Amino acid sequence: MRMSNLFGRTLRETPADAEIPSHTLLVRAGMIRPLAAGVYSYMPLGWRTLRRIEHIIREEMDAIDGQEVSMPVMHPAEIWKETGRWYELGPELVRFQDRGNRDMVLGMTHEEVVTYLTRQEISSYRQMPAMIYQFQTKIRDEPRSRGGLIRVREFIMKDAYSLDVDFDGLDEFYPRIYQAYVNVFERCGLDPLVVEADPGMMGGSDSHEFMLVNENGEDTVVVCASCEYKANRENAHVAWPVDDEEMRPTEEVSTPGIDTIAGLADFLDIPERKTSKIVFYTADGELVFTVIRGDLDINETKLAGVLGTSEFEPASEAAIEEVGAVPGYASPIALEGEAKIIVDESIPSARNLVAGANKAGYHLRNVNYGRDYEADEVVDIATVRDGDACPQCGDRLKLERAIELGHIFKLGTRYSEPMGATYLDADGEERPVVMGSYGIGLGRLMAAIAEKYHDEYGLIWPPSVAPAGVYLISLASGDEEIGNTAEELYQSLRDEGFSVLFDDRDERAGVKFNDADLIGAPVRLTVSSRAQKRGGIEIKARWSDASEVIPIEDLPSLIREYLGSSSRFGGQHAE
RNA sequence: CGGGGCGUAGCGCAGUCCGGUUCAGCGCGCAGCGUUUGGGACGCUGAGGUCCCCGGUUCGAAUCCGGGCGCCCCGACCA
Repeated sequence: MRMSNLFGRTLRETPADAEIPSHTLLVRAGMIRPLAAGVYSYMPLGWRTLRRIEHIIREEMDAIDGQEVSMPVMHPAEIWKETGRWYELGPELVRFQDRGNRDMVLGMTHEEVVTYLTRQEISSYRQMPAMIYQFQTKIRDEPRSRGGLIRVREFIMKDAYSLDVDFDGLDEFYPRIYQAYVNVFERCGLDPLVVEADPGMMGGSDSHEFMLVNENGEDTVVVCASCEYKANRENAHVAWPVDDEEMRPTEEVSTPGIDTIAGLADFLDIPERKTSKIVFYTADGELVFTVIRGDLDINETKLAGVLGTSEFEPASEAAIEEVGAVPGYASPIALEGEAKIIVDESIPSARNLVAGANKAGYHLRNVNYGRDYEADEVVDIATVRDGDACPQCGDRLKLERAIELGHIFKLGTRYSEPMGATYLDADGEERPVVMGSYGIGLGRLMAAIAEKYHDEYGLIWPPSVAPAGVYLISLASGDEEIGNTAEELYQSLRDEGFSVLFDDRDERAGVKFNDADLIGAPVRLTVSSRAQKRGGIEIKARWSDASEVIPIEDLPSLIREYLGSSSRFGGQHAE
């Protein structure tokens, strides 16, 4: 590809709306262009890298007997109604009606389509196990896109689906896809942590996320400072300290006008963790009381798991008062109406907390769970904080931002049962297909690589995914012989099988060197009279400051050596 | 959905507070000519604008007021 002819250009200045390195550099290098919030075009160079990432993934999927397919982006709503997600999902699922007023959706994932196909194609245990996968555009109207390609509303995902006769089959396949994911990321130069994750809207049992620790990540992982414990913040646990105080008698205390935890702790001169608070929700028309230590926050993702629905909202004051509770002074003790009481695990092990008295202007001292009130459920619904105690070893937990590169799920029969995707086993018995679902976001993966491999001048692509292996600069400046040498070299390098970006533009040297650095191809070659006088062509690796001049016939082998330096693009904290 | 910021030429910005002869400006980029040629050259000439949109106030609006839209950031949320 010739730079003189490249569609799109490099930018000298950083775009005003980009802040993180992957975003600014991918835009400046002319690899991507924004179209709308969280919607991007891939320019020729960006698309090349994306295609190379795709190729790596394809190889790894094929290596575990994946069969590539392509499923539609536009789906009839019926199949989404069959699984119930048409009703469960909010506006992130894009819906519309076609000209015949039929409900349609734009696929945010393809479980429904896969299950539909399975229902049609799979009828016997002899047809399984099987795994299909595709590279397909997903549409998700996210509440907030962010960080360039890190979180977008339209993106290409590799999604794979496994079909097994039973859970044993799924358990057997799962480690294989897990290893394939490790291979993919390693080949891209990344070393994500693998954490247990919340299956969320996907349903199912086991689920793992591949998380690349990075300050610009869209997600948060919890990592123990000393042991192996690590988890997504959405389902990380904490070991709460066990309080050994004696239970003291409950006493009412006047707290006029004090209706916040901070105010209460201040007024009574106690730490916030010696208080408890109530957060009210309405879920499916039912009032839910959640009780948690005053210094902690409810994690609504965990709560959604407990409630079995993500459709809940803070309760209205009227609903709260209906059960005899007083907002600001609410207490789980002595409620009059119907309300489900869910207590966080931080509560039972704490002693003598201050809680509301269900009476305006009053609180109760020395409230103890078990003695003074009981819950319908005691569960973990707290948001983990930096410094909380590790549930495995008790040491400190650290919160780290991370980029979710991939997510794998054991779906089980979450989709096959409601959609009736069944087969006959060897005994003639009808059984639901056992499924798994496995995703990698390609653009996000590209952004993650850019986040990890760049410097102040530009991108530094690992050879495995670089938009070109070689950036060939011609510094002819009117010297016809130099120009011809460069042209010939361009041709011969391509004949050798290298992908070459040939900077044949009529630009000054500085412009070309800077663009070479920006775009970040692994090898830079310079044809110039200066190099020629020293006997050849200058060669330099993008990641090094050193360059050397070597005879033209020695180039191929040295380029191959540079392009083979994949060990340079591994990780320091490998799994 | 809460909080904050921004919207003026392809890109980056000034002008907005205090309305009017610095009000259509600057830098980069772009086109032509000449000089230059190993780390983002220089000179001359030139093209390029619904000042985000709609409405209002005013003799007069990029500038003030009202409404809307779009984009970015933090949080909530999120396979």
